[in-house]
Amino acid sequence: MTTWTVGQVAELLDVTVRTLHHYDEIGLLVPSERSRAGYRLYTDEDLTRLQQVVVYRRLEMPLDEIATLLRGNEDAADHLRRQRATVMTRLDELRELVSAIDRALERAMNDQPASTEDLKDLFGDGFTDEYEQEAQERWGETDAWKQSRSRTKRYTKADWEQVKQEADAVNAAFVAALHSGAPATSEAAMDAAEQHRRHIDDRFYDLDHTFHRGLADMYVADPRFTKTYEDLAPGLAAYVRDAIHANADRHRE
Amino acid sequence: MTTWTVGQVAELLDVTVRTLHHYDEIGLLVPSERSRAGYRLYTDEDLTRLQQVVVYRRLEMPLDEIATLLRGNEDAADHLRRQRATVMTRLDELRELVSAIDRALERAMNDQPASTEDLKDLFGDGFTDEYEQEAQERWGETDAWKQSRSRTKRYTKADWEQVKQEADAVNAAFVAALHSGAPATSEAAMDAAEQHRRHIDDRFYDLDHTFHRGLADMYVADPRFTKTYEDLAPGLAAYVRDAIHANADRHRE
DNA sequence: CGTGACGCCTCACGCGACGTGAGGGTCAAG
DNA sequence: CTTGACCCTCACGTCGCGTGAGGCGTCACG
Repeated sequence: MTTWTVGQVAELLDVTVRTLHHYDEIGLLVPSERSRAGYRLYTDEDLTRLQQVVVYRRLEMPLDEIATLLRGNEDAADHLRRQRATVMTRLDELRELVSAIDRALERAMNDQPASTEDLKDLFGDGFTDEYEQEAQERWGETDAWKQSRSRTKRYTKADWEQVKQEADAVNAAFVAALHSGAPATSEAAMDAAEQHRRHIDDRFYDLDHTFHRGLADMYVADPRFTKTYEDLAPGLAAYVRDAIHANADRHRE
Repeated sequence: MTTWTVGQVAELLDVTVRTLHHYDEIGLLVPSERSRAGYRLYTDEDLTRLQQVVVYRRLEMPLDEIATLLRGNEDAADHLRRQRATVMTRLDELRELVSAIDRALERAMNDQPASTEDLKDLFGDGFTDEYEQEAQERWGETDAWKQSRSRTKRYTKADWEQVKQEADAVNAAFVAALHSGAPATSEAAMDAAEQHRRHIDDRFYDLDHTFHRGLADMYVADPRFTKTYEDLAPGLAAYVRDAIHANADRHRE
């Protein structure tokens, strides 16, 4: 099979048939062939072009702009590089948004009413606007949301402050150990690890050294967790993981 | 000054006047006051509500859904937490996109033409009509199985490591809940159950809470599955089943 | 007191990127 | 030769506003 019909292409690249019709109508992606019955037939080249369109669309680029870009004489790699850069920018914007939300949350926890200044500072300007796409079902059903809700619900504002302070202290201990040049197997690092374990054990759920190892590995494997540590200090995620393993080792026997 | 006009609000929160008119028209944000000349006057409370709307809009939520959410009895902090969780999910998706682009780039650099397979792997949600024998007896022709096949097919060894680690984390959560003495109906246990469901849902096949119940019952009924849980901790199989049912209950409403 | 300039008001049509039928031809399998 | 899945072309609907048009309100300046 060397060409594909609308339905096949649609499923392959996860777009609707109507979308393909639309792209044909506006000349953004006109299939190279038609069967005698008038069926649209897409070739390999058409698919490659469509793939570029799909990625650009995910990044919220208007169709006419995409058309202009694709009319240029850039090759596939050029487009991929551009797309990559765009995604990175968007990632930064989203991280900005997260920290704005965090600041707002902190304020809400302390029961301070939102002042006009705050609103402007937090959500007014600074963002180039428009981020998302898709993901309708995920709304309100995300695990992250549910867990965050059920866990934090039990805490009062004061508790939250306390927990946050403890967490900061633990992180500070890790950072201090790292910056002192001490290896992850040093006493200081292992002590920080033990502090970390007890913090979670006290505040959230029973956590023995074995499970602590699992958690440590996750800090490195899950980019979401990795990020929070890497933001504190480069190399911290791996350092924390190693320290936790070292600490678990010394607590064996 | 205790109230603001459209223009002031618009500049403060970086929206257009027309947008405020629109929100008024559809009843999403009706200003609490009007001057005798008919000018819209926004109060502090109006601004707080608008700020929530603005953030939800940045996350591409449709206006009617935002309205539903804001009609609920959640407070500002609840909304902020939900928004945070959503942004995090979105961040994950974008990171996925980056790595997909990277893989495509790597291939393009090596001058290998993009095959249909690649396109599907990288940017589509592919489908497969493969069938297996030994599992077919167990699962028959269920959609779940087909999805599992097509989803797991794309995993590399590294991916599998990751999946395995996730599974371990879920099991550890169950064990932790059990050993803490918390009942299967506790939040900790239910959260573990939800984690379990999400893990399967993400990695293998779509799994709603109803089907999750069926799976839970099988864990107890089928000695093969019972064994894997009982090996981790005595009584765990039944505990897991009860936790899953409790979790499904709370998600029914 | 008059006069702009500017901000506010209410219609009301336009637009981008499709969604969603209606009405009808095509094609492989049984 | 029927059946059902898939394809076609209109063509109107939707969502979240953008963009004037035409007119009133308010305030500083002359």
